[in-house]
Amino acid sequence: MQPEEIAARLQEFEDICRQKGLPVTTQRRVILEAILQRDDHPTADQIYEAVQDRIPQLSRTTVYRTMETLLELGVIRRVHLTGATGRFDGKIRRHHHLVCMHCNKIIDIDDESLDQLPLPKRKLQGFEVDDFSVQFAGTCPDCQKKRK
Amino acid sequence: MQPEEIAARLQEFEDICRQKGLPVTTQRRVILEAILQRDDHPTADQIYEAVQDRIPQLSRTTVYRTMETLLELGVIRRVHLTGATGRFDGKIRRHHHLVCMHCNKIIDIDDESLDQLPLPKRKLQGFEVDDFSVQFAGTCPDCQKKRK
DNA sequence: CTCCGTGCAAAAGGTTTGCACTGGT
DNA sequence: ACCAGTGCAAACCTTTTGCACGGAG
Repeated sequence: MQPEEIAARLQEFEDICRQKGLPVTTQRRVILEAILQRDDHPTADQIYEAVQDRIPQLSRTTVYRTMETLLELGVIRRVHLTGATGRFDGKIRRHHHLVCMHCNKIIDIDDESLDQLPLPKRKLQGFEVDDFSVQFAGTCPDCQKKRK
Repeated sequence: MQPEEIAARLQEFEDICRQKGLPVTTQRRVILEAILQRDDHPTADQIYEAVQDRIPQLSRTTVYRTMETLLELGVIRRVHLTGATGRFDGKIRRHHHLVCMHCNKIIDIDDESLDQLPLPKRKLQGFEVDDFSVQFAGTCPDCQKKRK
């Protein structure tokens, strides 16, 4: 990400915090900056390490907690919208998923028109692509009710 | 999944095992059957629990190991092709991912034509859909080399 | 009969929680 | 000054590993 874009995103973050009355702490700013500076989808632990040279006494706990905060603010995203644990699927033919961003429920979608999406190129950035799947992010009926 | 389809899949599994010289054990069959019977993308632990009433002495260890075996055989899939830990992303605008099935590396794809895919309906199975992302599964350049 | 798969127990990670203290508002 | 945020340590949960035994080929 470009330096200007990072600066803009940090600014946006501070604005949101002020607006919501959340303290803008050094830790939060440094952690967010560390995420914005990389594009390799780091884990909380990788962020912790990346931040060590700037604030050596910053704790893992804070990284984990800050991640949650940043997610709630919508400033970052979880890449794979599941919780922490690995999930398996007995369906091996192409299909797609509807994921609830609030409770992480996953529902299958079978939709032929989605399946037709052409594999763009045989090779994409050097990858050999075998298959694809579309993930829709949203709010499930149960969580819609709870929100009210 | 329909009972006939489950039976067919179990049969297919046994064929693959025989072909590869892998023992067809009761545990493997029961675990696979448990996965096929549900469509809620269970974790290894949920499978462990589901299987308790059929083989109470079956251990968690076996479930974890069997999952890996079934994945290698291509009989089941990992839903979100990452490893176990949660990953984060500083990019919040729509973009897509290329995931290596072997090392779980994740690379971003920015492709406007993919972004244009229309959100099928405002509501999909009662979900309020906010966004989507396409995941391509394949083999990254590094892992292609290693294979040879 | 041989070897791989399994079970148990223990280790290794990764993530969360409780409590006292610090720092932003 | 007040209260949310932080750090530390310990708890917790999930996953992996080492070793001896048992069952499938």
